[in-house]
Amino acid sequence: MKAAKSHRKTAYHHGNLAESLLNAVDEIASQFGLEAVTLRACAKRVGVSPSSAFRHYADKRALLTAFATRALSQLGDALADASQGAQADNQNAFAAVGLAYVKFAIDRPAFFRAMWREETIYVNDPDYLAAAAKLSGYLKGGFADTLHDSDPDELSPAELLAWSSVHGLAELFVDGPVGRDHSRKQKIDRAEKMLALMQPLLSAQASAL
Amino acid sequence: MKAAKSHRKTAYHHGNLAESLLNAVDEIASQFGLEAVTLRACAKRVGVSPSSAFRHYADKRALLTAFATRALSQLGDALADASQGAQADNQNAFAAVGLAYVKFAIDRPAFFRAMWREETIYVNDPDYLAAAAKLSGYLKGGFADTLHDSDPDELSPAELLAWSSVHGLAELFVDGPVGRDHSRKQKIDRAEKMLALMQPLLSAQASAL
DNA sequence: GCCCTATGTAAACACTGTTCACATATAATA
DNA sequence: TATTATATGTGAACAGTGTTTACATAGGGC
Repeated sequence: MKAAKSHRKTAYHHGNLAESLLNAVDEIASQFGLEAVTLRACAKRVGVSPSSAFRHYADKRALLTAFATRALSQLGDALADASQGAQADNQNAFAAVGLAYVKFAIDRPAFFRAMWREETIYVNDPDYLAAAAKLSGYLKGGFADTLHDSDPDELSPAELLAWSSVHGLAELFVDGPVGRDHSRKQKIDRAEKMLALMQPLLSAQASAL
Repeated sequence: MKAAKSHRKTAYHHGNLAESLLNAVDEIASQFGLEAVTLRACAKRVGVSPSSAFRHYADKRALLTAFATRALSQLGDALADASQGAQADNQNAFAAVGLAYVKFAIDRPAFFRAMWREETIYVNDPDYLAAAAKLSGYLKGGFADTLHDSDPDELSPAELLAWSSVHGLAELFVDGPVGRDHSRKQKIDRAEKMLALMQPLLSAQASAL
């Protein structure tokens, strides 16, 4: 007897294990880090047998891929919000988007790591690819004025510089030696300074088009 | 009977297991990726029992830390070479160093990943920290004219931008959606264009000091 | 009512990191 | 040289991992 697990969709055996497992990954990764995410731990947390996970995901890797996809789209949402919030001029929009990117990495390091781990996810999964393209579009939208999906390989040098610098700073904060004993505020401050420094370069490039 | 394992230092039982194990990590990571690196596989490759590894490394994590440290210093060497190779003016030096950084990531992705994985290494290991500081110094040397160790937290905004952008591009190539089916040449070309774009900004900043 | 398919389970498999009591080779000492 | 002490390697065991397989069961369609 599972006795109404407080899931609106009482439905089938569990309800929707697929998503519940994703939530379990979410929670475990948040609390104990990505390395602590284990199929059995996820199953136990959901209250289900380990083997049941394989009805919904071919692999642990497939589960992590789904999680990475979800994380990508969460980051995408954050960027979209930031972009809308600073809908004034394009320059501010880029700074806001870049800052949101770094903030996401600082606040949810396990998610940020999960997104970009080619060895532990299926990078050719269509959903994952779509989410990545969408993210690329958001980034482009940060300092251009389009907001559609975008092939990451069609970014201009300036766009690539923008993404690289923001992504690189995020990585250096999360897994690198930069700002290891800095407060959140201090990190954000450094990010803002770096972004400000790049600003003129990007707007110059934009107007040159 | 081990019968002269062709190790100059015939010495003790094995010779020097500690370093041989590092070489094993090196080979396995190069061939099959970082996720394939397993203590038992390393031991087997060296021709030794799994438990013997623990005489030299407290942990698998300690072994990976040593490997990351080695990788860091290899990257440092590559940057130093690049910097010396283009000893002309500072601007070229930065482009050369940045390009060497990206090339290293492209050519030895498993090494590059191993260096920056906070969850699987002991980031407070003194040797690891020293190697990171040395690397930071090399990067600084790329477009300043000093070449000493440097606390990563004392980089100026311009220096941080330089490192972030180069590091970010490397990460996007290695684990990100950028240039996934590009040739090495194409990737290097994109890197050069990005670096060129950043050049004026950095030299302006340098002369402003 | 019956079947069929989707979903969950228990038991087993090979593999992982790690420990521990034990063996042995070298270095130090007498 | 003989003896001890220490550094190094071993084999067997442990719990934990991802994964498979044969089996159970719940629900929808007939």
